[in-house]
Amino acid sequence: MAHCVGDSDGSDNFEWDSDGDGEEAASFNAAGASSSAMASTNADAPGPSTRVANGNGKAGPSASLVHKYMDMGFPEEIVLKAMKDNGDNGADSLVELLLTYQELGNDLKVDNGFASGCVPQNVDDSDDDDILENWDDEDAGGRSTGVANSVDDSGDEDFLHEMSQTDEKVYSLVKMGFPEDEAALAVTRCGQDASISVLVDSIYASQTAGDVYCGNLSDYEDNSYGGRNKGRFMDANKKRRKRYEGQAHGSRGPLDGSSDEPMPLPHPMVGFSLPHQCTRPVDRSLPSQAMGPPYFYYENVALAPKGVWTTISRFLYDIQPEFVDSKYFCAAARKRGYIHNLPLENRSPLLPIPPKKISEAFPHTKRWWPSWDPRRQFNCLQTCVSSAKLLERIRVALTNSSDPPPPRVQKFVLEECRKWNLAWVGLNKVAPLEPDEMEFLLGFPKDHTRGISRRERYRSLGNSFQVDTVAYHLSVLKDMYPQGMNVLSLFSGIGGAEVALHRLGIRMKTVISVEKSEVNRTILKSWWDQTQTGLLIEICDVQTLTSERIEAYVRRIGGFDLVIGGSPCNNLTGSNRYHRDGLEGEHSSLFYHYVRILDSVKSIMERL
DNA sequence: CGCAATCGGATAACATCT
DNA sequence: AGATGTTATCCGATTGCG
Repeated sequence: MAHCVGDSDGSDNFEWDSDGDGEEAASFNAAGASSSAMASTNADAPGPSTRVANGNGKAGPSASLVHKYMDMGFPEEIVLKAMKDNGDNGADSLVELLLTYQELGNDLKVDNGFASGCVPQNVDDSDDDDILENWDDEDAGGRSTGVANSVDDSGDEDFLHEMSQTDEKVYSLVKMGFPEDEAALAVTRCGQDASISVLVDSIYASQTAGDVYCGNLSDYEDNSYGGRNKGRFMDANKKRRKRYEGQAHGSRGPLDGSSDEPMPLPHPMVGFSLPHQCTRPVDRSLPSQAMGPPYFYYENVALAPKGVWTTISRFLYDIQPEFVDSKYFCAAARKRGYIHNLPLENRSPLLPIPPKKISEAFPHTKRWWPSWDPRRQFNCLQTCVSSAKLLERIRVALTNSSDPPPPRVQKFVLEECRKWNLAWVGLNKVAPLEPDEMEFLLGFPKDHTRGISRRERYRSLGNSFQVDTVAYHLSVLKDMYPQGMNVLSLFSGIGGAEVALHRLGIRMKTVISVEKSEVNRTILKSWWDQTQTGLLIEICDVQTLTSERIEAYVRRIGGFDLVIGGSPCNNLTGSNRYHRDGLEGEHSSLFYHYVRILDSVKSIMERL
C-alpha cells in the first residue's frame, strides 16, 4: 500500500486556491439570500422569457449588499461586476463568483461587451482568463441559491423541456453577441442538445467572411476554437444528436423516464467483475466519443424509478451501467449503478480486504446477537437513524417475552432491525450504528467525519461512496497515471473518491471539488491537508462552474484525467418517493450539471 | 397482494446565541 | 426574552420480488 504521500512536488506555489471561503460563504448565506429581494422574483416563472426580462431589466444591486461584500474584503468594482454577472443566482453563487474573480486575477472591466481579453497560455500569468459573460449559462438564470428547501428550480426544469432549452441556448448566444436569427438557426441545425461551444462553432462555420461580430469572435477563435477542429466538432455533434434523437427526444415531456423501457438490474448485482473471482469481465464496448481521457465515473442509486437509468445512460453515451451491491465488498449492502468509461481489465481490490460479515466487522456485538436474527450483513447505510423511542419499544418487548421470543415479537423486532440497520449491543438491546462504525464500513479512515454534529455525520456518510467498491473500479488508473492525476470531483461529499484514489496509492496533483455542504467541504479539506501534497480547490455552487471557468482550470493544470461524481439523489429513490420525480426533481437535476460539465470538459480538452 | 427496501422531509421540541 | 439554529419524532410512497 505504498503511496506517494510523502513526495514533494514543489509545484504548489501558485496560490489560486482560495480556500477558507467556506465559512464566509455560508455565514453570509442566509443574510444575503433573505435580504435579496430579487431572489424570489421569479420563483414560479416557468419560462425563459421571464428570465430574460429579469436578467436584463434588473435594477442595480442594492447599496447595502454591495457594502456587505466590500466588508468581506472584496473591492467595490469586483462586487459590482460579480453582482451583475450573478444576476438572480443568490448569495451563495455570488460569493463563489467573487472568489472566482479574485482567484483568477481578473481585471474585471465593467464593460458588458463580449470579453475581449486574450488568453495567455502561461500558467503563472495572473491575468489570463476573462470571464466570458453567460458563456454556458443555459441554466444560470432565475435561480435562487439552495439555502431554503423550496428553491426555485425553474432553470433546471427548463433544461428538461426542449422548447425552453432551445430558448435558453438562443438567449445565451444572443448575450454573447450573435444575432438572434443566427443563434436560432444554429440551434435548429445542431439540435437543442448541442453544447454552446458546438453551437458557436456551427455559427462560425456557417459564416464565410466579414462577419458583423468579427471582432469578438475572432478573439475567441484565436484563443480557443482553432478552425482546424471544426470538422471534428460537427461530427461529434451529429453523433450526439443521433444518440439523443433516437429516443423520442422531441416528444417527451419531463425526463422522468416514465416513458422509457426499464433497465433490468442484474442478479446477483456484482457489476462487471468482482475481486478474486475467475469470471472474466463482461465485454462492454464504448462508443468512440466516450473514450477517455478524460475518464469519467458517475454514480447513482441502482433502485431508481422505472426508466431513469435508461435516461441516464442515454445522456452518458449509452454506456451500459455497472450495477454493484457493495455487500460484496463490505458488511453493508449498497446498491448502486456506475456509468464510467474506465478499462475493465486488471482491476485490483483495495487492501486490506474488509470483513463482509457483521460478526467479523464488529466482533463485540457477537455475544449479544440472538440466534433468531439471521442477518449477517447490514442493509444500506442511511442518512437517518432510528429514534430512541423505537429502541426502547424493542427492548421492552423483548424483556417481556420468553427467551426465544414468540414469532410475533421476533417478526416485529427483525422488521425494525432491518429497516433501521440496528445492531445488538446488549441484552435485548439494539442500537443504530455509530458514525465511526459507518466510516469503517464505508472504507473511510477512522474519525474522518469527526468534529461535526452527529446528525450531519450520519447524513454525510449515508450519502457517500463505499470506498472499496469505487476503488476497485478506479484501480485500473494506478498504472496509467504513475505521475498522478488531475481530478474534477463533482458532488464530492466527504471525499469518497479522493479517499479511494489515495488508498489506491494514486497521487492527486490537483483536485477541483464541487460540494455544496460546508461541513463536507471542511471534512475533505482537513483530510486533504493531512494526507495530500497536491492542490485542492473547493467550489460550493455547481452553477458557478461554467465552461469558461472549466477552461481556465484546464489551461492551468493541463486537463482533467478523471471526472468523478455521484449526484445526490433525493427524490430518486428510497424513503422519500413521496415527492419523487425522477430526473426532473430539483436535486436530481444535478445529474444534468454532471452531464453539462463533463461535456464541457471533453470539448475543451479536445480543443486545447 | 403482502412485504421488504430505501442516499428524506415537515414540524415540534430543545439548545444556543444575541 | 426573543430570534435563530439544531436535534428528535413521526411521517410517508413507490417499486420489485415472491
